[in-house]
Amino acid sequence: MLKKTERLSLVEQVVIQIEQLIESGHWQIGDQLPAEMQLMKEFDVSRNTLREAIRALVHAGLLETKQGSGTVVKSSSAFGVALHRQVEKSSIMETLEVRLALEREAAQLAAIRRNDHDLEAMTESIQLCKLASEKGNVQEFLQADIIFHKAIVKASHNKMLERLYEHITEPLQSSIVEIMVADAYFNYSEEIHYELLEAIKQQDVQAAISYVNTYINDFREKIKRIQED
Amino acid sequence: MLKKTERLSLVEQVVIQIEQLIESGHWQIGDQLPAEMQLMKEFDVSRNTLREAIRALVHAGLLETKQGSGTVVKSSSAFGVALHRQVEKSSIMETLEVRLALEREAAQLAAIRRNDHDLEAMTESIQLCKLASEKGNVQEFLQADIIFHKAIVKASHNKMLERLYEHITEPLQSSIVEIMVADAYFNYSEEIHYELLEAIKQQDVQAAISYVNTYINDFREKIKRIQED
DNA sequence: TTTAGAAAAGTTGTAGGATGATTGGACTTA
DNA sequence: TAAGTCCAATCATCCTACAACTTTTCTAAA
Repeated sequence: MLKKTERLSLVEQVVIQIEQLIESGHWQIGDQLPAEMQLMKEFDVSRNTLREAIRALVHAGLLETKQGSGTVVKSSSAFGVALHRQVEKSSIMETLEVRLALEREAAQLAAIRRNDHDLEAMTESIQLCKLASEKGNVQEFLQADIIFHKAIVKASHNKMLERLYEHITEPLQSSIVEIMVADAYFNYSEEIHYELLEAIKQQDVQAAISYVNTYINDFREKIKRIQED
Repeated sequence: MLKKTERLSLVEQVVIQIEQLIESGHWQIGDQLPAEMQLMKEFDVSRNTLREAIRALVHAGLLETKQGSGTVVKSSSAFGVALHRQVEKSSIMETLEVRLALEREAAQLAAIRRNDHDLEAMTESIQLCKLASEKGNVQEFLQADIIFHKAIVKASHNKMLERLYEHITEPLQSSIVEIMVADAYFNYSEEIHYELLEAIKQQDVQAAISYVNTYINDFREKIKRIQED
């Protein structure tokens, strides 16, 4: 069977090049792209071709154009943007349930696969939680809390799980911070973090799952109570 | 605070209209779109504007253009395409782990929230599995099996979970069918399906989770064994 | 000097035309 | 009937022109 030739269109070639320039960090988030006229010369294509490429990336959420001003990098992950939009169309409770599913799986896998480096990262992030808690800074605590949970997910050594968790948590967090700060409700029991860490360290799968359930259920109750007020 | 004006560009307006025409089913998958010249008149925009809109949707994976032939609808969900691409970049094992996470959560929620209609749908799909199994048709069995699991996910009454499961399972299935059929390995123990259904019927959360674990672990072992050959 | 406003320069948005490349079907011919 | 040719339809790319908007620069008045 012959492989199909399938020549890429000029537009698609330019799209790929721009995507790579963003992904590689050559153009970072917030950076302004060169003007159309210059990009035309650099890619050696006509204005139409260039504009079609840019428009595709604008719709994908990687770029943003403003008439008269220019084009800036808005995101580095099309998948992240797609997931972000999906989360925004869903309720907080729905998203929390999905997050619980991922977190439970992550804890289980982490208990099996974690290495020393993973344990170290988790320990460090718990310190950050404790610090923020002592200062009474809600926003900072939630941020440190996310870092702890991301460390667990990373310890699962499943890249897909990691990406899903990352991009589902990100938009969810902003809603949560909003609610939490507005309510000024805040109490932190650090035991749960230590116990979860210990379970993963001891490779006790059942205990790890159990602590995640406890943690998320507490969290859910908290959110529900606040939302009902 | 005044609300921001933010006029949508013509291109974005056309994009939205086309997206809605696809989502509403007015243009179905496989359908051919009218030619550029006609769409220009219908949307009352210039050729450039129309082409930029179409190009954005081509890159999103909703449309596909072929020079000399025309433009056809390729998918109805940009989110599905994005997830599809992500799954393709991951290994089967990674994807199976994510699927397990979603399935476990779904079974748990289904055990709590299932209604009579959900139970009926699940029962019907088990019949299909049994039928295909008796015929010894691997492909048909796997298809019916997917329907059963989708019924569980639907019974969780969490739309986001449903969408995620749908679009992760779809590309995964084709790989699985390929492996299974090539290997000609096939044995079906129908007990597990009935037991899982019964647990959900009786709203026994723990039992439901347990059966899902059993099911997926069996499945994983099977895949692993085949891949190692 | 400061500052408000006008002018200019730069950038993206939209329009329309022209030509090339590819495809699929109609037509022709053996 | 079947193979090959031709033609019309369609998308791909390029070009020029002008409109709309933003930022910077310049100007003139307080």
